[in-house]
Amino acid sequence: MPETTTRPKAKSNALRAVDELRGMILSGELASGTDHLETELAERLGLSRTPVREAALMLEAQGLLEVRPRKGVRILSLSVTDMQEIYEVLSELESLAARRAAQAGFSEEELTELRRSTEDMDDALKREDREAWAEADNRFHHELLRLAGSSRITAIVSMMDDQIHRARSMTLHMRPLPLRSNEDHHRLYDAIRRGDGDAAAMEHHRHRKYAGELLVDLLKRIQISRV
Amino acid sequence: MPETTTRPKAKSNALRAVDELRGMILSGELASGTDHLETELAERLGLSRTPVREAALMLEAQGLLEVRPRKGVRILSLSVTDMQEIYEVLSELESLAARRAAQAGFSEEELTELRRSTEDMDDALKREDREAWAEADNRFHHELLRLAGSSRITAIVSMMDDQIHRARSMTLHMRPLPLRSNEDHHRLYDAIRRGDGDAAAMEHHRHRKYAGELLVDLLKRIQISRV
DNA sequence: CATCGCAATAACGTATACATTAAAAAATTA
DNA sequence: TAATTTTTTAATGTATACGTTATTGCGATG
Repeated sequence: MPETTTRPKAKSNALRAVDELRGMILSGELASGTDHLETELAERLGLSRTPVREAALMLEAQGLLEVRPRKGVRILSLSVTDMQEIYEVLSELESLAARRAAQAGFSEEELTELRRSTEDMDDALKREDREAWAEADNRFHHELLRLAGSSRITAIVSMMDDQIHRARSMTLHMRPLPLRSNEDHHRLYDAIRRGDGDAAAMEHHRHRKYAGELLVDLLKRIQISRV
Repeated sequence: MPETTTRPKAKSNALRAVDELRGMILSGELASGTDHLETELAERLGLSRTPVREAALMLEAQGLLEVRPRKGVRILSLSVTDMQEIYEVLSELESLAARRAAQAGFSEEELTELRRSTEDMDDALKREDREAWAEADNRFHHELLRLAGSSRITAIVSMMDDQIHRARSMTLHMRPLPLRSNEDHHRLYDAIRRGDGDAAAMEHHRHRKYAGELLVDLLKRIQISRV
């Protein structure tokens, strides 16, 4: 059952507007910090204000934009401090997810997708194909969440992933090749396979902490205070 | 500057509807599991469907209800598993908050409110006044979040607090007197005062873990599978 | 008697109209 | 000229109207 990233009922225009606007924000087509009147967005999407307004409310709840009474919706930009906050939360919740996945005691077979994505990351690394690496990395983290089986963790992490999406893709080509990251994933996979929750949580926590510090340093260095 | 629990701009009817509906859900006036047509709620609040619809969307994002296309909004009920998930996340994020508060190195004076609320809890405990105890306990946890200074943590924790509000108030009089809880708060306060982040995080984690297990046990025992 | 199909109902999703009101522009005055 | 008041503008928040469509009940048919 294929599914975008949201809900099965891809029906109403309001939900379509959510997807479209979300895509425009993540791609940078709607730049962070910019303001957009409801009327403008409605025209752009070929809809009336009503569904656009509803979409804006949902995206506001997801932290991608802010509805400001006479100024239109403002696409939110994140300061370095915001990034740090987000990475802190991500570290905690994803390592909780790792612990849960480990404690669930999955068989090797059930961990196939997790293993495959680590292998794909290795391959991509050899070819120095950063896009492919990022894609496999995403798959790994998504699969980890799925295995953890906590809808709360999944929801919160997805939200925050969206928020830092732009910062990550902006810096993808500036970062050193993620050698260490791949090692991390291997160790994490091992911990989960042998059912060691503490180790899994610790590995992942370190992993995210390091990645977060790297990203924050990079953002500071390249003088992009807000993305 | 008094403020309810949400935003300063207590202006629009849609936001007022959010507050009203939220109150009705938390108080049980809108029972969990029940369905309510948009028209019904609009009439009840003396508004048109538009602001009520918007309010419903916001509350859906907060996880208090679910908008179901022809069945009206359904007030969500939480299973025991849901509770466990929520307490897990709460444990992680609040102990992160405790760590941050400790590491921020606040002076005794800045910790006044935190200390006062622990004292109030002690007083209430002596009088066996559970309502007063719960109120002071709330103050303590709110203050902890404020001191942590992370808008993300605050937002997520508040959301989840709302979700389990009913379960907590239902069981308030069934739980043993929270002797241990008060000790926990004292130890947590001490850890924060001396700036020991690790200890603060650990204390709080244990505190929430224990409270969560107690609540879940109680809910199981009294056969209330969904609240 | 059961099942299927169809019509009636009503709830929703969306468009649109309108009153309100903040913000911007213009005009007046010191 | 600068400051202040008035006027104008326009974006919002809300109500309402309407078309669409899921659902329900009834009747027809086997």
